Amino acid sequence: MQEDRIVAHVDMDYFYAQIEERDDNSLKGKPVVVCMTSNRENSLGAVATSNYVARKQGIHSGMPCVQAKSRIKDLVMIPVRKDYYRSVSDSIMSVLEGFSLKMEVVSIDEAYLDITGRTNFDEATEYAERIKEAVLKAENLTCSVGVGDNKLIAKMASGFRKPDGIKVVRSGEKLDFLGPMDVRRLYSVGDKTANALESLGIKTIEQLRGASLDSLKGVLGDSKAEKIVAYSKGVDDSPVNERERTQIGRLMSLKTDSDDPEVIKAEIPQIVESIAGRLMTSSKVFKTVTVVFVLEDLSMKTKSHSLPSHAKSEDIILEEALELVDEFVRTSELKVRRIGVNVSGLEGDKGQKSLGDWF
DNA sequence: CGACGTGTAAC
DNA sequence: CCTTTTACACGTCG
Repeated sequence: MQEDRIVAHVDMDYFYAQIEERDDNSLKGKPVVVCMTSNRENSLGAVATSNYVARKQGIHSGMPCVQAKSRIKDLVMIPVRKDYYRSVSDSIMSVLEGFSLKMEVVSIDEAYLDITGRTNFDEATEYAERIKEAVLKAENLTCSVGVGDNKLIAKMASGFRKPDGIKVVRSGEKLDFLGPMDVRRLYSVGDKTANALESLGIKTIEQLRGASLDSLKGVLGDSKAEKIVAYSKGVDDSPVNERERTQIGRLMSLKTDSDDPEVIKAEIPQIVESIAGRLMTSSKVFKTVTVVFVLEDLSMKTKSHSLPSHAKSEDIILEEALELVDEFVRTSELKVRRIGVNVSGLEGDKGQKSLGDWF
């Protein structure tokens, strides 16, 4: 069994809620949820993260805050402070950089570290311990660390002993580690895929491993089928890579559902402003502008337009977005619930003038 | 092939 | 009927 790579996955424990707990001792031991608040009239928004006290009482991410509150009488609800969490995250990521030259930041609270050459499987637990100590020392927050010979195993391992845990899975242990798990826990298996698998009588990862590839392809498509079968065997050759953003977007709820183009367009300038700001700080140029509509039935529609060449100006995003809203509203039957804008086809701004910059 | 639109998944 | 943001695969059209 080849243990030619060693990859660690570091996952912060209940990140937002843990930060709030850390900053306010009176929260310890109480059920806490951090809420994303929409600007809607009749909504308290949804749960972004909950601490483990709340989770034990059935609270989970995405749950409407009203529902969470009705379930737990003394629930502490805290509004998200995304910018603050981002700064904490930046600090943690710079700590992690000290443990690997090849790091992939997956999200605000998660990163892969290629630690090949930095440690070996016999000492991996101690190495993970050192990572956890460094994070604790720097930010007084706990995380969970998984180690394996690829990203998939590292990811599955970090989730195994959460919170505040370490799990090292050696190459020879991969199959036994994954086998008994519910397929739903396999990375890249969500609701739809799990239901499709269930229709084939597949419940565990071991069963997925033994299933006929052809029948899987029939239900999931070639690419997805091949991918999850490889995963079920613990196979994942994808490298740990720094990621570059390829799109930047923002979506927001309207105060009330509307089919009035002027009401919808009124939200666009501030959305575009925030995108342009992020585009600027990351010094990127874009090729395509997309407007996203979530309709009253919660279905999602998009309208996009690609420019003849890359651009970076806020005015172009605004102009394109407004035009796309008009186009959409002309043909839509349903009211709009949420509106968003997205720029994609991002590339580093090398500073050369592109035609669009002057308009 | 590039552009456009949808679906799925993870956070 | 519940939020936000990003990635990626895939189908279709010209």
